[in-house]
Amino acid sequence: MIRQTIRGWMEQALAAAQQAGELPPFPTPAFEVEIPRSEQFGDYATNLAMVLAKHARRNPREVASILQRHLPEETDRWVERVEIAGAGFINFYLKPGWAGEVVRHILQQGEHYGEDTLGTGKRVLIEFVSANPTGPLTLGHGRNAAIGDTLARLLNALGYQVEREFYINDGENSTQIRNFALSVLTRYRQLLGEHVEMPEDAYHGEYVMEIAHWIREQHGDHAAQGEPEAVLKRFEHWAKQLMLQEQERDLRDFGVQFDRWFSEQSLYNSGAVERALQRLREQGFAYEAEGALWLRSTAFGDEKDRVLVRANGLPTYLASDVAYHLDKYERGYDLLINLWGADHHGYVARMKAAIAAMGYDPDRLVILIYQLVNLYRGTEPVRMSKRAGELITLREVMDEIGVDALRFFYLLRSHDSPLDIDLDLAQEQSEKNPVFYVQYAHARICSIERVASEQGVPIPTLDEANLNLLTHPEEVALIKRLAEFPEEVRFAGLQYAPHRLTSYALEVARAFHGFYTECRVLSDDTELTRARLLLVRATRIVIRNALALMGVSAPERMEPRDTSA
RNA sequence: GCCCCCGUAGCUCAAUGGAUAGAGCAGCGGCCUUCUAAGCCGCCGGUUGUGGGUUCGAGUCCCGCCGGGGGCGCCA
Repeated sequence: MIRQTIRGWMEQALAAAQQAGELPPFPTPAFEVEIPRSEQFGDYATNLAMVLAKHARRNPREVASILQRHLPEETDRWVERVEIAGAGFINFYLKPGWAGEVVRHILQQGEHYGEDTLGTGKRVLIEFVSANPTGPLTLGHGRNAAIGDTLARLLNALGYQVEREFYINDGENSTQIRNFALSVLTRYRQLLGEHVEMPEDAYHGEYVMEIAHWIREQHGDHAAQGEPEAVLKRFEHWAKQLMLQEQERDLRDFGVQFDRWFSEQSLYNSGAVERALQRLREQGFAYEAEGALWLRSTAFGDEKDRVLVRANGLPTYLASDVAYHLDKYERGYDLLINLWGADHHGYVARMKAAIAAMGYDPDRLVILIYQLVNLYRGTEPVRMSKRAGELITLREVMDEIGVDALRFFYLLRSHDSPLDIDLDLAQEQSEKNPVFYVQYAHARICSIERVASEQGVPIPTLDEANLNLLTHPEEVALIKRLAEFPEEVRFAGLQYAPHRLTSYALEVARAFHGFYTECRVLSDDTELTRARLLLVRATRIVIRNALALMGVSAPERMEPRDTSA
């Protein structure tokens, strides 16, 4: 909020300097307003003069002094002094009252503090998870869900109209689906005592057997009788439905709700796939060779052309995915976001090529690739047995460490960095566990407010407190952090970097714990107590809002561990 | 071989082309008659893999090399 104000002043100063003919006219370049690393450089600083120096072909410090002369008069209300330092930084030293203004602003904004309107009127579609209905959601899908959902919450906070969509890979003719159905059918027959071998590339997971059991309970012992292809279709339908329901339940329990579940098969049923292929043919980017239909993706930088329809007449996954994306583009979003696992990154070039081939702008689609997740207990890796087809499921980990801890851990690292989750650490109740560290800060604040209430000390209104009393270094440090929140939300959203939220929340918690140790809130000094109660309330709002963006709860109470035992 | 991601403190990772590269963990040393010690403070720790280049300024951008991971299917 202060950043924005200073940004505004700088833009005014530049315009004024240009008006006066002291700087050549050109549009305002991208520049930064930041909290300097060291306090000796003031409370805020901007690099505008250095950025301008390039365009104006002038010495940065000279440009800085021109800008300084043209700062608007309003500056005096907030700023103690302005200095030009280093290579051309303009440093602002704020008057003591600014800190109180920040607290006031946060309290007035409440749960809206951190929001922005920059995305107002723009529609975003974020497609994520999009798992095959051939098994339970895995640990990796959980990372996808956590990143995607948090990104959706972030963009929503920035004013975008966001839709969450899950693409169900339920194509009836897909090789995976058929393998899966055949695996279930085989297990079912084995249950009935038949000596049948599992097929090549079968799904070996324990859950396949469970589905077979379920089918036997629901549909009896004669479900596999009849014309073979019809039987397979029947099993496919049951198994798919079951898996889909389980995935939906897992996601709901994980705190993720989709606006739309989009079926791949529906694209075949409606003729959308055929239309998309037709469009590619018309544009001249689909051709027949070796009995198959190919996408000329090399025309758009892909390494090789890709098969759309196999020689056996069955379309590939790419064919329906092209139709799906055509549908998305026709729905007219301003921005499309896809979240894919690292194992799909090779697919990006052909997807974008297909979009370009159909005449749409591939840059409107942002594909985020996230890296693998590894699980540990302490330093011991938790191995998954690939041979047995058992992957670690989202459900298992969610049940073991809880939704809050898991979501927070998923967001701890940048999406393009591999992630290690330590199950022991995630459950540890200490400052080493980042999620507890943050939640504990919130609970501590609530505890202070409870004690205040018990002592008959009310939370004052803004008019009843003198916020200018908040001058202790720990108070100022905390308030600076709180003031950064809107900027953090904007950055995390626009850079598709939800992990920034965890870093930020940890910084606020650290600043609060530091304040807590040095500054007593409830004291004999009534005036100071009132001001600090408001500061603490503002901190609570920021922590709560930050956690809410991550889908993590902000508990009001975390009981102290019983140390007598 | 080609493509993508990564390489920063002993370990796990931050860092929007800006000032003296920051946290946590591990290690060492301190702090509870007071609102939750589930906390705080201090010390130790770096040639940002490497060689060039662009720039007033590079962990960040470009090129080469080395190392790790992933991908390279008429699977999804």
